[in-house]
Amino acid sequence: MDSSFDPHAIEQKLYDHWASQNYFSPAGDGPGYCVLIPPPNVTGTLHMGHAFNQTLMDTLIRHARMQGSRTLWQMGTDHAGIATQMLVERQLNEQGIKRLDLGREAFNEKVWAWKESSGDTIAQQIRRMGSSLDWSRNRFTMDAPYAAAVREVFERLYDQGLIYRGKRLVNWDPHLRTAISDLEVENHDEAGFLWHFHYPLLDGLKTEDGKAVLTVATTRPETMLGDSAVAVHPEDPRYAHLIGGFVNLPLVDRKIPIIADEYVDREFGTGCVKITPAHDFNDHEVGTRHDLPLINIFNDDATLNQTVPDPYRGMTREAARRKIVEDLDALHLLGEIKDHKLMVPRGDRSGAIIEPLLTDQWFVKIAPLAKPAIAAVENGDINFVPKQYENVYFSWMRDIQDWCISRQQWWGHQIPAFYDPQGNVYVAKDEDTARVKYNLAEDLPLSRDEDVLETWFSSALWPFATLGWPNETDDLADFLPSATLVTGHDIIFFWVARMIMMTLHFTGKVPFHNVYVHGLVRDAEGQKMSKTKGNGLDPLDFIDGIDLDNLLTKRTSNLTQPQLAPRIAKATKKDFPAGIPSYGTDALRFTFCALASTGRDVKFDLNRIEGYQNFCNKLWNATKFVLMNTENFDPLADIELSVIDRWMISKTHDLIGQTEFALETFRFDIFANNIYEFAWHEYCDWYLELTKPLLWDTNTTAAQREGTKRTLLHVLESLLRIAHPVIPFITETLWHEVAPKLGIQQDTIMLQSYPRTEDYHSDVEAVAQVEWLKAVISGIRTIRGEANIKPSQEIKVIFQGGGEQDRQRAADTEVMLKRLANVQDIRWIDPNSAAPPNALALVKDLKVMVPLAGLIDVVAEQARLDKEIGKAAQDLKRITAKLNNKGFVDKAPAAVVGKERDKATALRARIQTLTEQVDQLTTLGT
RNA sequence: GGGUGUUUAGCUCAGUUGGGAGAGCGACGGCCUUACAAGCCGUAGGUCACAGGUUCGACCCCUGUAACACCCA
Repeated sequence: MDSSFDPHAIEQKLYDHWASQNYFSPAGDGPGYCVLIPPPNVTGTLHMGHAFNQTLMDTLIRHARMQGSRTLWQMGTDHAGIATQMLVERQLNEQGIKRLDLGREAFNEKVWAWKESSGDTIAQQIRRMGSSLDWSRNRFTMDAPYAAAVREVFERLYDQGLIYRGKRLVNWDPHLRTAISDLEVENHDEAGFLWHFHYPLLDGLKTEDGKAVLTVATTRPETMLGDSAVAVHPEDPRYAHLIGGFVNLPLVDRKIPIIADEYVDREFGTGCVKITPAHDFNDHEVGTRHDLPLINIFNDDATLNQTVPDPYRGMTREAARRKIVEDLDALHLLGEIKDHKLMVPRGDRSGAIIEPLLTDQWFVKIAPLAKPAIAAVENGDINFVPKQYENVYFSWMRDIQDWCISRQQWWGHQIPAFYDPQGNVYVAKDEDTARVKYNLAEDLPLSRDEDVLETWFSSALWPFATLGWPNETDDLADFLPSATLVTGHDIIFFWVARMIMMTLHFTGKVPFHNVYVHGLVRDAEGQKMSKTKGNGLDPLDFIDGIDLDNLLTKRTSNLTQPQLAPRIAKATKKDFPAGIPSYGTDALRFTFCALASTGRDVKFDLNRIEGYQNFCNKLWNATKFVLMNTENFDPLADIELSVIDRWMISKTHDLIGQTEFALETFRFDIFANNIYEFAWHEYCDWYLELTKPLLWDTNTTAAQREGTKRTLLHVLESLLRIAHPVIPFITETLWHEVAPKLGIQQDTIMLQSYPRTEDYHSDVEAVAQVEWLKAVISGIRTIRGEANIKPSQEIKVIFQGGGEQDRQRAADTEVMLKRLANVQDIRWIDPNSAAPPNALALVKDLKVMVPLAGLIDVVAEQARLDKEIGKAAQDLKRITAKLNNKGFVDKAPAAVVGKERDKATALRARIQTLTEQVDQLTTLGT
């Protein structure tokens, strides 16, 4: 074996081997266990969130596989309609090719070509994470069978009356020129203005204070061209007399009514609101209530259309806003202008300001689908972890709006709807089927709907469309429902909720039983990682390492806001002055697990990953030690297990119980920490050290030595299997060194059984004995450390007091005690005889004494003891106060009171012994 | 405006029905002890955000306040 652990030497080779042997595909006849991958976008590249998510899923699936389940974790990617179309369109633009010139068919061919050449970047990166995905069943949401399932779903929903087409006010992205859903709109506060406009009153009306104009306040002046009313609150005394009257809309010269509606906030602005029903969702509702005309003033790119007066036609929203304000000013109809913070809706892809626009779109009637989806969570068929996400889910689902699913795009699933020249619509999987289904004449010209379905519509079908639906396949029977969905909270609405609705509706089954929601990965300062901020990190850079220059290049190129480059460079130099060292995949995975406590975001900390890289190295070196010391091990030899072997096996028993519980409850942090604690602080720090005297001391029997060798190998081999789900590469590598020694000859650890508690004997007595030994050794070590006695300096130890059990334990473990504390000689003295001047450690009522013998400074030792006495006295004081409290003694459970009494007794004894010791040292000093 | 979460050692975080405050890293002191200096041994360090309340007893339960983060409108 190499002298230290080098991840690069092993990782990729092992992965390729696993994949080539089809180890990732479902096998065996165990119960089905499935984890659904959130299919990454074909345009995507691996980021820290993916790496986190992948690590947790792979840990679950490897664990289940080793437990004997027939596991499926199916690879797949999402066609990501808008994102992909934008990307390819931009690339074509760079070559001087315009999408519209190409035409739909040719453009889509270009997208497919792009997908074939570079659409699997993220898939290649995912392999580096060690994810045991079944690549042989790779699915793409635009593949023919998947597309057929999408069309099938669309047709069935339409036939069931759950999909309809209609002219509605939708969120319109004027940059992309498509509708988008509510969820794709991001609302943020932005600085703006509140303009006051004076609309002249008609028919001689006057305001309360005698003015001939009514003043409205608006944040969007340009929409005034589409106003169809002015609204006031019905109970606002200032305007009561004007209700039912009219104003003249300036610039347009349109007579519009003054209406009363509860929607108006009397406190806001002037308490008078202009109503633009075709360009504002709230105004639209008001318009509906009052039967106001809808005046659409925008083209699909948000320039002004032919409806508006000539001077404004063709202007952008921004230009029109400036001109309208100027023109009103010129007419003396402009009031004050105030600074104002307002919510501005922007498209999450384009960043363009969203315009509510009246268009023909397809919708899913969502209430009937939401009802069973809510029930499935209410009745526990689906559990969210952490639980509070159920409330997030409920609150959204109970207030859900119909879902706009059509997109004015080319890349995606074209809607299977056909129109005849009269505009009648026929929905079917394809044109031929439509003709048959609707009994249409063969020569009736039909044209297909131009729009595509939004991407989430197709990904909502992922749980069953990937398993062969609508056919009733074995896979559907085996793998639906899946066990656990692992996901970030950002796609609960987009994806999780919609999968639940669709899967229930079409299969009658839930898509998954558990939804484990993990946090976001943030940078060391707790900032969200983003391309714009330039604080994003590539997981591969942790695996392979990257120097500062390359990291700077990576972070500052292709910025959406190039002016930020210097600031990003500065921050990068500060955070990673020497770039990022290479840590390897296992260390990265272990870090993600260790940081994954429930419902918390993960602040990614270089110190943590470094620590876990060291952990991997520790495992490596421990294995080296075991191999060196078991060279002649014969698996068939007679063996006798000594107390440390029985203790170690008992601890393994405990570890398995802990890890099983941790994974059952999705406590990946506990899972990782238990493994770390066991491997480093029990197996390495104590067990390996304790075996040295047994293996190297000539006084032990051959059977004892063989017993310890067997235990060294057996526990290490078990540990490797226990840890394999989280650190697959190093465990596989070491396992091939260790397992053959035990007579196990298999090709891979990943298909071995996961250790079970019942195969490891729990031995309370051995545990107690080793804990005693550890306490004695630690006591001596503390004295050595405090007194600065060099480790190489051998010392003598005297035991006094204690009971028969202490004598027995000391005798049984003497050789180990001597070696680990570097003790030359152990002597017992009678409880009544005087001990030579010494430094004292107490293990219960056993006195462990190190003779001063010129090694230890009396004053320093007294100071140390005084501190010990102080600590004990403080504890005793607190406990005594408790016991003197009548309320406590009367009301607390007897067991608790008894425990406190015992503690007080022990503390008093301890203080007395230590005090005597101090007195003795004082005598010595004088 | 409504909701959720967070606040524990210098830093990053655990703390499982209320009964002795923990880990890793960092700090300090000592060690090249034949697996590992990416290591070993030892030590120090906390008014559990703040204010009330319930209780014999509160990091934990209740109320309120503050700061930070996120979601929704």
